[in-house]
Amino acid sequence: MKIRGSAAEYLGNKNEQKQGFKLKYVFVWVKVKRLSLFFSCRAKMPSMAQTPNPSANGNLSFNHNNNNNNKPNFFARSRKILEQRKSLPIASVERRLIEEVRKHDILIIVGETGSGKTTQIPQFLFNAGFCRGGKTVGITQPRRVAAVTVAKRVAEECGVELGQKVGYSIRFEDVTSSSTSIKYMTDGLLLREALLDPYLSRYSVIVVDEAHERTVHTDVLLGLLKKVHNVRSKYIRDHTSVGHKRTSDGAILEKENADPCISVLKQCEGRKLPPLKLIIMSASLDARVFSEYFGGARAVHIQGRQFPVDIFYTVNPQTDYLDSAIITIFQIHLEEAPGDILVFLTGQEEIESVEKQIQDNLRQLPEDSRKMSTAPIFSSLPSEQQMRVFAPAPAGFRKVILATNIAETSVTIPGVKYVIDPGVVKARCYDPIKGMESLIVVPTSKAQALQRSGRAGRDGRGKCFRLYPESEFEKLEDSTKPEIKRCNLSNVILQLKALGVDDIFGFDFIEKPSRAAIKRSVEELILLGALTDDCKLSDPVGHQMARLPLDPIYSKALILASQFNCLEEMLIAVAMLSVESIFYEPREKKNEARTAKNCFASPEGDHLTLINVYRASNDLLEKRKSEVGKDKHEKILRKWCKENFISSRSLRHARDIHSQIQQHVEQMGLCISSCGDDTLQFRRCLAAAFFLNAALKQPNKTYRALASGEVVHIHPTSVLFHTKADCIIFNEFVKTSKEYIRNVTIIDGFWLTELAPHYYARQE
DNA sequence: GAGCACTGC
Repeated sequence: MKIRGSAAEYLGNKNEQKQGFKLKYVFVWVKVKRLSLFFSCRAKMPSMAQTPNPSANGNLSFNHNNNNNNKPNFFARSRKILEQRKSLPIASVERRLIEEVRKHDILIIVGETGSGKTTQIPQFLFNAGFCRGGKTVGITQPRRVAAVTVAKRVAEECGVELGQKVGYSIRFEDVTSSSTSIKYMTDGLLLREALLDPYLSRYSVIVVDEAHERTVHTDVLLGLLKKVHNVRSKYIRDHTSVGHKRTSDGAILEKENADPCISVLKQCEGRKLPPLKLIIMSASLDARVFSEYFGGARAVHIQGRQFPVDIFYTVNPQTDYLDSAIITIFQIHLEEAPGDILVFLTGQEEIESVEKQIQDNLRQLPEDSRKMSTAPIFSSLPSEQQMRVFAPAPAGFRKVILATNIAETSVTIPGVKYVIDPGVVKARCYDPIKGMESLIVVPTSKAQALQRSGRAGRDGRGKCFRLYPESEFEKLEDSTKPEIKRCNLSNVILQLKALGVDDIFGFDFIEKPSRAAIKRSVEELILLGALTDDCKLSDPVGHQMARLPLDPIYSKALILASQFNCLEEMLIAVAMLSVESIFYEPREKKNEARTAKNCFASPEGDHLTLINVYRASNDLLEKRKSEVGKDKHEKILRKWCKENFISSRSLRHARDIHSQIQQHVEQMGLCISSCGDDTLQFRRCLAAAFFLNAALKQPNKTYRALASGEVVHIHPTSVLFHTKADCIIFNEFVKTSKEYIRNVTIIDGFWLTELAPHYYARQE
C-alpha cells in the first residue's frame, strides 16, 4: 500500500479548477491505493496486459472489439481464437493442472478475473481423457446467461456445433445431445438432475464455478456433491480392495462380487461408476473455507489478467451519498481523461432521481462541458432500454451508467474507466420468526467493493472512487452473508428430503442456516402436508410437491386445485405469481398505465386479475393464430404488452413456466379442469392452499396476519387497495417502508376453519 | 397512496 504521487496532483488540479465552474466541490480525495491483491501477478506477465480476451469471462459481455474480423473468414477467426486461447494466463499451466486433478479427487481453484478458467479448464479435462466412455464434464454457473454465453464461446473454440460436443442446459432450454461431453448448466438445474440421478452417474467431473457467490443453489449443491463424492469413492475403495482393476481415471473394469448389503452399491450395480472428481472454482482470494469444508482439499491459484485500478477514498464520511455521487460524477467529467463512468446505486428510484439531477446540473455548465449522456440499467427496465448502456456514447461524449447491482456480476459494460461506489446495496433479509422478508439498504462487503472496483479495469487502467473513508472500508464484512442464511428454507428442505437427506439439522452445509430458520420451514412443510409428523416426505403429496419446480406453497395449491376442479386457473395463477411484477408503470405515463390495468382488474382480487391478463394474451394469440411462426407470435405479444403496460419479459417468463408445470402435472396424472365462471370455487381453493397467509380486517381498517399476528397493510399496487374486505389471503409479506402484503384475494373467514381445520379451530 | 437489489428450478 503506498500513496501515489498523482494523488497530490489530483488534489492540486481540483483546487485550481474550483474557481472556474459553478459546481460546488466538497471532496478532497486521498489515499490512492493499488488493488494489490487483485493484480499482484500482473508483473510476471507484462505482455498479456494489453489484450483482454472475450473468452476470459462468462458474463454477458458485449465486445465491440472485432474490427479485425469484418470478413467472415473462418480460418482467420479460428487462428485468432487459438491465439487468444494461448495468451490466456491459464494456458501455460494446462499440464500441471491436469496432474493436480489426477492426483486429487477434490481440487479448489482460485482463479482471478480474466484467468480464463471457465472456458479453458473443461477443454483441458476433455483433452486429458476425462470424457472417455461417454462420460461428461459438467460445469455449473449461478446464472443462465453465463451458462449460455460460455458454452457458445467454448463450442466456437472447439470448432463444433453448439449442442454436440459442447452444450448447455438451463431451465426451458436444453441444448445438449447424447454426444455432449462438456456441459454447461445452472447450478439449480444440476440439483434438479440429482433428483432423477442421485449419484450423478453420467458425470466424471463436476466443476462448480463462481462458488464464492454462495447462492442457495451453490451451497446445497456443494453439500450434495460432497456426499456423492464420498459414496462413489467408497464404492471404488471397497471394490479395489477385493482385487478389482481400475483404469487410469478410476473406472472399475470388473464389478462382480458387489456387496448387496450396501444399499448405495445396489444402485450402482451394473454400472461402471468412476469416482467423481470435483473442482470448486472461486474468484475469492480466500480458498480456506472451501478447502476446510472438503477435508483440507488441495487449493491452487491461477493468475488473472486485469488492468490496475486506483482506489480513492473520501477524507471524511459522507452524509448524503447521492449528493456525493453527483459531485464525483462532475469532478470526473471535468477533470479526468475520457472514459465512461459506472455508478452503483441501490434501486430504480435512486437511479431516476440521480439521472434527473445530472441533467439539471449539466445545464449550468458551459456549453463545451455539457457533453455527457446518462444510461440507467436495472433489472425491471425493459430490455430495449437496458441495451442503451451498451451503445457507445455520441462522439466526444462521456457516458454515465447508473446501475444497480446488476452491473456487479450479471452484465459487463465495455468502456468503463471510472467506478463510483457509495458502498451500499439493497439486500433481502429474512426473519424466520415472523416469516417476513425485508429489503433494506446495507453496507457492501469488502469482496463486493473489490468486485465493483474491478469493473473499472476491464479495458484499461481505471479508477474507483469509494464514497467513504478508508477507515470505513476496514470495518466492512469480508464477504456478503451467504444467501442460505437469509432466506426461507422450505424449498431447500423439500429438495433435500427428496434427495434422501433425512436429517436436515445434521446435513453438512458449508455454513449451517440457523436452527430457528430450519425449524420454521420444517413446520411449514408439515402444515402443508409435504412432510409427515415424523418429518418424512409424505406420499404422494410430498413427492409430487418436490417434483414441481415451484415454491412449495404453490405446488400445494396445484395439487389441491385438481380436487377443487380449478387446476386450469391455478396453473395460470401460479405461473403469474412466480415471475416479477407483470404490470409496468412508467413514471411519465402513470394514468394511462392505470387505465390499462383496470381493464383486467377483478373485484375479487389480484389472483383473478392476473388470470385475466394471461387469458387476454391467450385470446390474442388465438385470434391471430393464422399468422404462423414463433417470432411472429413474440412480436404480436410484445406489441400488445406495450399497449397494455405489461412487462413482456415477465409475461413470456410466466408463459414458459406455465407450459413447464402443465407438463409436470399432466405426467403426475392430475386432472386439469376449469371452474369456469365459478370463481368462488377457485377462491376456496386459494384459501385451502394459502391458509397460512390469511389476514383479518381490524376495527382500525388495518389487517392482522393470522399466523404471525403481525399488523400488515395491503400494498398500493393491489386491486384491493381501496376495498377493505373482512378476510383476505395474500402471497407475499414484505417489509419496505411498512409491512406490506402483496397479491391479495378476498375469501370468507369461515372457509379457513372448514378447509384448514388442522390449523384453525372454530370459535364457538 | 407506494415505489422491490439480483439470481434460480
